[in-house]
Amino acid sequence: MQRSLISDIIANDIEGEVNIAVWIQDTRSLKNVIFLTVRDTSGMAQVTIRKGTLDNEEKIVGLNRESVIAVKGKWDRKSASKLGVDIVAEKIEILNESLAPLPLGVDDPVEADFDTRLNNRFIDIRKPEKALIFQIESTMLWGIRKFFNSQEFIEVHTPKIVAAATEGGADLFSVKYFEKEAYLNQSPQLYKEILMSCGLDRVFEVGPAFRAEQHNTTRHLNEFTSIDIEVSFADHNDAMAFLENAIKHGVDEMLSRHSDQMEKHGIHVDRVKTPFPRITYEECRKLINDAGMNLEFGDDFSPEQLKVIGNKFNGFYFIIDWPSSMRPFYTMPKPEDPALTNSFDLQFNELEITSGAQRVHNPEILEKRFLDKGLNPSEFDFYIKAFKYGMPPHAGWAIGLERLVMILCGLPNIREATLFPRDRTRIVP
RNA sequence: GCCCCGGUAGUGUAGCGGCCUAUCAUACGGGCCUGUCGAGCCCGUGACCCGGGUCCAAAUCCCGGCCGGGGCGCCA
Repeated sequence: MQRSLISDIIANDIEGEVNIAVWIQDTRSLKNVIFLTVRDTSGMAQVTIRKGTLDNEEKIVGLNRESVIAVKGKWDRKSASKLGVDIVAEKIEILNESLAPLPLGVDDPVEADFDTRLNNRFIDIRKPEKALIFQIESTMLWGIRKFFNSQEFIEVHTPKIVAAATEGGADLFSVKYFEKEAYLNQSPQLYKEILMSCGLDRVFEVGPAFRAEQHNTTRHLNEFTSIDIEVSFADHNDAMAFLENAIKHGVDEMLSRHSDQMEKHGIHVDRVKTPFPRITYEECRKLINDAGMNLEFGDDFSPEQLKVIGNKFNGFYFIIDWPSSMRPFYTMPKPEDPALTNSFDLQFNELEITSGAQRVHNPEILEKRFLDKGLNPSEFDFYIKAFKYGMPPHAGWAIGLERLVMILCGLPNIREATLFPRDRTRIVP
C-alpha cells in the first residue's frame, strides 16, 4: 500500500499529490465543504472535501468515528487549519468502518477510568500521548542495545520455563510440563551466571520475568520485561559503570528521537550525567535516624524513609554496600567486611529502580551462602556445577524496563508503561 | 497477605431513604445553521453490578458475592 505519513508530508513540505491512510477522528459537514480530522501513527491532519467533487462524500460524512480511510489529495497551503496540514481530497477509499458508539473515545474531553482503558487498550493506545510511551520505551531500549553492542556484549535468551523450586525470593507460577512440574522463571539470574562459565564474558538479555507475588501497587507487575546483564572479570564497580552508561545512552536516544513529542505531551526527561553519586547503606541509615525515624542495620527502607533519602539526592544515585543479610545468596560479601556486600541499588529520587552486585564465584562460598539463606544447595546442582570448573569473577544487574520508563517519564502507574499488564487480577486482554 | 475506598446510560459523573417516571457533559440518532477544527443551536434514544435482607418506601441502609482503585507488606 503506497502511503505517506502525515509527519513526513509536513517535514518534507510535499507539494504534489499525496496518499495518506488514516483513522477518522471527527467529521464536520458544512454548507459547501466537509472537514475531517484524521490521524495516523505519526500525527494529525485535516482533510477537506469540497462538496460535489467526490461521488462517495455522503457515505464518508456518515462514517462513524475511528473508521479507516485512504485519501488521495494535495496539501492546500492557504487553508487555515489549526492542525497545520490540510489535504484537499481528490479520492477517498473506505478501508474499514468502525462501529458506534466506541467503547472508549480517542479524543473525548473526559479521561476514562484506567480499567476501562485497559479493557479497550486497542483504542486507548490510539491516543498519541499513550502511544508515545511505547515509542519512548522502544527507542530507549534501542539506545541501550546499541550501547551494549558497542561494548562487545552479546544478546542471549535463557529459558523461561525452569525446574528450580525457588531462589529464595519471589513466589513462582507453576506450569504443567508434560509429566513434570515446572515454573515460569522469575529472573535469568542463574542462567546468565552460568553463561560466564561458558566464557561468553559479556551478555545481556531482554525478556519477560514472572513473579507470583500478590502485590497490589502502582509499581509492581506479575509479568514484566527485565533487562539483565552479566559480565566476567568484573566487580560491582564495573557493573555500576555499565548501568549508568546504559541509562545515559538509552535516554540520549530517547531525547534525540522524541523530544518534540515529549515536550508537546508534558513529559520532561533531563539528560543523564554520569557518574551517578554513590552513597552507602550506612550513610542512608544515618540520614533516616537523623530524621527521627529508626532503622536498624539489616532493615530495608520503607517508602517513607526512601523519601528522606530522595530529598537529599535528586535524579539517579547508587546506594552501595548493603548488609549481607539483605541480599540474595549469590551476592559477593565484602572481602574486608563480610557483613556487607559488593552490591548496589539504583535509585531515582525516592524511587528504587533496580539492584545489582558482584557475584560469588567460589563454589564453596556459594554453598555456604545457600545454607546461610536456608536454601538447599543440592536443588541447585545444575547451577553450582558451573562454578566448579573455572568460573571467572563476575558481576551484573537487572532492571525492569517498564519501571524505568515509568520513573523517567513520571508516570503514575507502571501499567501505563505496559501494553497489556498482568497484575493481581488482570490476565485479559 | 493486611487495611482503606468505590461500582449509576457507550464514556465520565450528580444524587446517598420518599421531591428520582435519576442530574450534567460527551458519545449516538434526527433537524437547523455553518470554512470548520473541544464547531454552534434545538429535539430525541440510552443507566442505578448481582443476590438476599431491613423498611409503608431502597440507586440511597445492612449482609454476602463479583468486579475495580489505592496504601502497606512481600519483591532478585
